[in-house]
Amino acid sequence: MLATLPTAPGKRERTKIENRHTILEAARHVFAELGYGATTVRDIIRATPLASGTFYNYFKSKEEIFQAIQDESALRIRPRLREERARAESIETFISGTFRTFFEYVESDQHGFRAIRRHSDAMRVRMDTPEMIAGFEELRQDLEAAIAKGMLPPVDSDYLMAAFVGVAFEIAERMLRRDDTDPASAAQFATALLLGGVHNLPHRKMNGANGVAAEINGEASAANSDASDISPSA
Amino acid sequence: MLATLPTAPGKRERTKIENRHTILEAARHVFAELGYGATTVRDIIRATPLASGTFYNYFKSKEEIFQAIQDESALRIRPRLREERARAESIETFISGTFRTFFEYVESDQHGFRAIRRHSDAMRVRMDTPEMIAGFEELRQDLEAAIAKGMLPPVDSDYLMAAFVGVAFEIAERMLRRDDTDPASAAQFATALLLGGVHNLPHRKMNGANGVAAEINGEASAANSDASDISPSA
DNA sequence: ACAAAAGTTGACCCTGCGTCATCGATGCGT
DNA sequence: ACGCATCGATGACGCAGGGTCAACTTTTGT
Repeated sequence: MLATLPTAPGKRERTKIENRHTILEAARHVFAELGYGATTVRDIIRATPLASGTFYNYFKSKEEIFQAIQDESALRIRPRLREERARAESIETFISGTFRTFFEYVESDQHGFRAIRRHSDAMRVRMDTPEMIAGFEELRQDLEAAIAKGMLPPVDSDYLMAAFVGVAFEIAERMLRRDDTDPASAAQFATALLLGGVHNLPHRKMNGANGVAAEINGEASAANSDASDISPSA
Repeated sequence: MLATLPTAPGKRERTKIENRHTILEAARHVFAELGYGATTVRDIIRATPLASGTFYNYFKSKEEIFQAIQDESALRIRPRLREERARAESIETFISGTFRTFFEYVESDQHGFRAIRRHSDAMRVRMDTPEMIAGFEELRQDLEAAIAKGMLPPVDSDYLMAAFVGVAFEIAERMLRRDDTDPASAAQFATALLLGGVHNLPHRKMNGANGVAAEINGEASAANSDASDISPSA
């Protein structure tokens, strides 16, 4: 049929996209409502005009659809973080850009972020999806690049990445609990902390500067035992 | 009967303690084996010579027994952390004592700690049990006390506590993944980071020094915008 | 020795999970 | 325009786990 536009993908494909979207949207609502732990696949299906079997044509399990949602978030924020860090010309802008971007995103995505931590007020679920893990790894690589550029002393980038992640997620949580969520001051706090700390870190034993393809399990580096005695600006 | 020793609590009470212990032990094993997400209450019961109904005489749900296990851990480590910090005469010993104690505990309790993060290699469950939350709060109070003593500048103790927690848990995770788990170097790293960072933090607007009974939702404090420009020992 | 109290047992019902035979709709060739 | 082949939606079904409870066993107190 010549009448169909070049971008007419056929009914089959269109409903497939639509169904997937419907299910994801329903899942987002249900997770936000009940929290991860309490929602059942059936709850999601019920929030949908579709049959139970259809759900399983799109996702294998509750875990998988949750992962898909998380992945979407990760994919939305990762390029922004990368760009921010690529632009950075000092370690300060590197750090502050990372945190500012992250906390602003968290604020804008409160719903998704809160859904994660609503079990019974005490349980927190964090899924390190492939996309999130890739984001962590990107951070590690960017840290290595900063080291190579001399912006950052040669420290344990794996632990430093872990510290970034831990501080970011934990402070984000507190930030959302406060009456007036303020990403700017959260970012300022986290930035000051890491920026100050980063110059105080023990240096690792020297080896190749290029860490891009390095294994994750690096050297723990116990060098410079005097490093922890430095009390800058005390 | 006079024959029973003064410490003989009666059969009933003894089997109750024993059953509770049996169930907890079974749960520990099963959680370690399957991870939190995959284990069912039935799995735990099966790992026990008891009947299903009995389980529910002791715990309401999988969540509750998990919480009980976590609480035990928290109760074991909290006094050590408190004591370590009470002894501290400088902010450095405050921080290093906290991290050393924590990472050493994590190493000794690897089983329990790993159980938490074994879903499908991607999911992590953290339950902030009452005892853990109390532990966090103790840290916050100890930070406030350090501020009051002048050991620490007047910073946002809520965010700082969050940073401690995030760094501790996240680095602990990485630490356990490494071939040679080394709590000392993990502690050294975390200590150096926070010690350096703490002096760089924005100061909060002045108010009462005694924060022990203060509400958690404090002021975010955006003071000292120049603070983040300090690059100590750069 | 006996009865009341406490606690254990496992069968039972219910709900959710994931599958699969069936069926309706779409795409395609003629 | 028609019919056939393919694709995917459907929901009933078997199965497993959750939590309960009436019946039963063991302990305790008298």
